[in-house]
Amino acid sequence: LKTPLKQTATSQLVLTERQPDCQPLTTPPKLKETPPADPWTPTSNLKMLISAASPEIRSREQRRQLSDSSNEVLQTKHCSQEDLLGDEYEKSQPSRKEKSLGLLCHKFLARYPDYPSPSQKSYICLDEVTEELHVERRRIYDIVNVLESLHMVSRLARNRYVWHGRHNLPQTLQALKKVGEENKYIQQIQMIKKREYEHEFDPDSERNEEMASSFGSSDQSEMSFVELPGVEFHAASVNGRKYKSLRVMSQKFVMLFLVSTPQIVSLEVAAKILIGEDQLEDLDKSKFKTKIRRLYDIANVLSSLKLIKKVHVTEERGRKPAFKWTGPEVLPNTQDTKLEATSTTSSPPVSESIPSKEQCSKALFPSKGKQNFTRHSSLIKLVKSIENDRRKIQSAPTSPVKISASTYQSLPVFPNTIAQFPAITKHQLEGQSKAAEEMQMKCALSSPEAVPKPEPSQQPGLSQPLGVCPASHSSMSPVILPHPQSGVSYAICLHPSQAHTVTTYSPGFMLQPLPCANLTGIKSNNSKVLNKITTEERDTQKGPDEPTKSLAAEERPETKSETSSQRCLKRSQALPENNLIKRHKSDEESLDSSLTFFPSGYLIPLTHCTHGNKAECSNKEKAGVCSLQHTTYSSPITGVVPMPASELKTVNIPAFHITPLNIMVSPNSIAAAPVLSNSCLNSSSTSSAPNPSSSALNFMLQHIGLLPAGVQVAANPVLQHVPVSSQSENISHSSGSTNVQEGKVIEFTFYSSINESIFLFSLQPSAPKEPQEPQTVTENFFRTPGGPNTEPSLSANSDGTQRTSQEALYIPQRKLEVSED
DNA sequence: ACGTCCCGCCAGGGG
DNA sequence: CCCCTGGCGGGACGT
Repeated sequence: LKTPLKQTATSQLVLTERQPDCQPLTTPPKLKETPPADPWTPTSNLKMLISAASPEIRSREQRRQLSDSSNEVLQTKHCSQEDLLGDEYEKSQPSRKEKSLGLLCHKFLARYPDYPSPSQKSYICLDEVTEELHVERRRIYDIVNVLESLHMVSRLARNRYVWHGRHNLPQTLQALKKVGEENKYIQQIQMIKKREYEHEFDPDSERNEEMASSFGSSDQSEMSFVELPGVEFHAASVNGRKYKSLRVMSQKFVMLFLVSTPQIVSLEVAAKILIGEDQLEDLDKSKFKTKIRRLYDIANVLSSLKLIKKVHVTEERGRKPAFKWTGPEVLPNTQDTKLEATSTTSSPPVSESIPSKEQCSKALFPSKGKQNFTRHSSLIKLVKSIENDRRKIQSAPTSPVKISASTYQSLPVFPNTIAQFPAITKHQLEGQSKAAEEMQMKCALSSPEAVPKPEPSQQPGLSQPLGVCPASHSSMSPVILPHPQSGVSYAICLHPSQAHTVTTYSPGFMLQPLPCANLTGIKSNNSKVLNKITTEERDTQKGPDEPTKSLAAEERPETKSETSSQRCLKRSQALPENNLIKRHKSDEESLDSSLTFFPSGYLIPLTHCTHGNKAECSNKEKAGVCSLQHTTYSSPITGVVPMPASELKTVNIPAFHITPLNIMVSPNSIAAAPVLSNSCLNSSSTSSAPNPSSSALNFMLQHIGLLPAGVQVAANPVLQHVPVSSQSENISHSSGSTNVQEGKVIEFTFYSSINESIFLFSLQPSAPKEPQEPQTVTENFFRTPGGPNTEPSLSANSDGTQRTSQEALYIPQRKLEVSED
């Protein structure tokens, strides 16, 4: 033992003198005394050591120490307490948690401003930090390393770092996302998932890993640290060697989030990917374990940064730890921000290797800038208002903003907002609307009363393919609400305004709802079959947590004026069938018709087909298509690719043609059909069962009144044999589940005997409530049709051709829940 | 029993 | 050569 000596020395002295029988070292059990955030005393180490002793000794020690040490009131207090209740004492001792890296990180971060004034750089002296925080140096390295990976700090020299705060975060994330895309993490994730399933099926086949591993190895980006222009890695020396593991790992970890559509990454998957990348998958158990351990470290600090949070993914196999991205939305921005990736290996700079979506976008929209906004009037307003703010901010006398490298044009003040706005254009145009969606949500937040009401005006957007319903499709997010009593989980799609976090989910089974149908209370009552879903969990709110703070304030009310979803609505409203809703209503016992509701979402399992991924876009000539096809909404985890917004406006499906109804179904889902049946057969339980999608869809349509009761549609040709006659065959029941609180939310559910899932639909009152963190989220899991032939080869495709191939064909198979901790 | 992850040994390498 | 860095994994703690 060397390093620790200097600190330990004194304590050891004290310790020994009082406690000869002290044992060597194991993880020192808790120590005494509540650790006030800051008031660490020089004796803290001593305390630690003491704590190693038995409780009695410890307490005795405590008392003694108390008497002679003029330490602090806290201790005194402590002791007195302890005199009374020995147990209580135990509790007050810092538990393991209180020494967690996460907490430490918090302390660390508390020392520096999130957005330090660019003028005055704050430096970090490890020695100081170490001392003040009373931690081993080693721990600080962990923190600093991941901060470094995010360019929140950069190393100057030994023992010395500069604090950048979150200024660079947007750029960093952007860069990471880009690299992540280039690394084809999506595919890798899918691959891993798939392998998992295959294992389930025949556990014997251990060796067919090579496939994946080979593909993994083909990945040329090994150990590269993504840098930003302004924040080069100093100490080239350090940079040059292997001492980057944690940093790189951290970056990659983040990349996984940014690239995934449900921005959830399980540790397991992350670890596998991180391992698989360098080593060709030597399924080394210990290595895996170690990786996981590291990931926990990283995750802890990322959590402290509020970039991610822990959740649990529950699937049939059990509960797996995972993390969910809670950081800022990342925009595939094109800003001329060039990133460079320095690599330790022989890999070339990643940045220029692949002309990605960026180029595609550029090609598509050569005139980057506001013009892009012209497509969406609401966006224009938004932009203007933002720009306004921006100007104000910049011209503010107090903020002579001047960023060193000048590489970053983004405003230091409200990076989030600003960062988002360029995104909107592209995102939207690319069929991604997350940003916009988020905006919407924020708006809703800032002014809850102002409810986006459907208003029948004419739709300019109709003529414009991309502008029509940008956000709507993604606005439906499935959430699973575990039902305490029944043990069943319910899937629910929430309106974005209801659940911010879920909005990023792009359900594999998606159906374009009528976003803002103005319904009057709808309720069904066969509640016997279905348990009523209580959404009590909603109240486990995160409260004033994240989004509210700076965001709401900056948002402009105008934005909400015309949401794309409303437009969609208009279309749908124009349809005669629409009043079927009312008919339906009469069928069911009406309830509380005074309230105005709009469907918050539907959840319908539709099969989807993954089409070309970003990676496939690598070819320049495909640029245009590429951006349209961008699969931002694809779920790497599930392998599902919801349709891009560009496809939303029309429904042109052979077997399922309901265009006028504004039901949006990805054309791709049809392509999936053939294979679908295949996988159906392969799959265990659902083998001969008809595809739930169509029946579910039918049900839904009818239920909602989009489809005449008698009519049935088949979601896909292959499944047409599905008993159309009575939906009850597959969809056993629907029921109205009452809504709990304040009767403001009406939910109804239906049960699909096919996949044994219960879907819950809810109609939310117009006035959006405070967005709630969903407890759980469902997501379909898809399995590829087994067989080596159908095995999607993720590696190939060098030609950059669009591959709307089998790899996309999955079958909804299982449920996955993500739950908060 | 398992998920988390603290703790600190010790190898590398910079100064 | 000292000591900063940081990979790494045992095993403690929490549930």
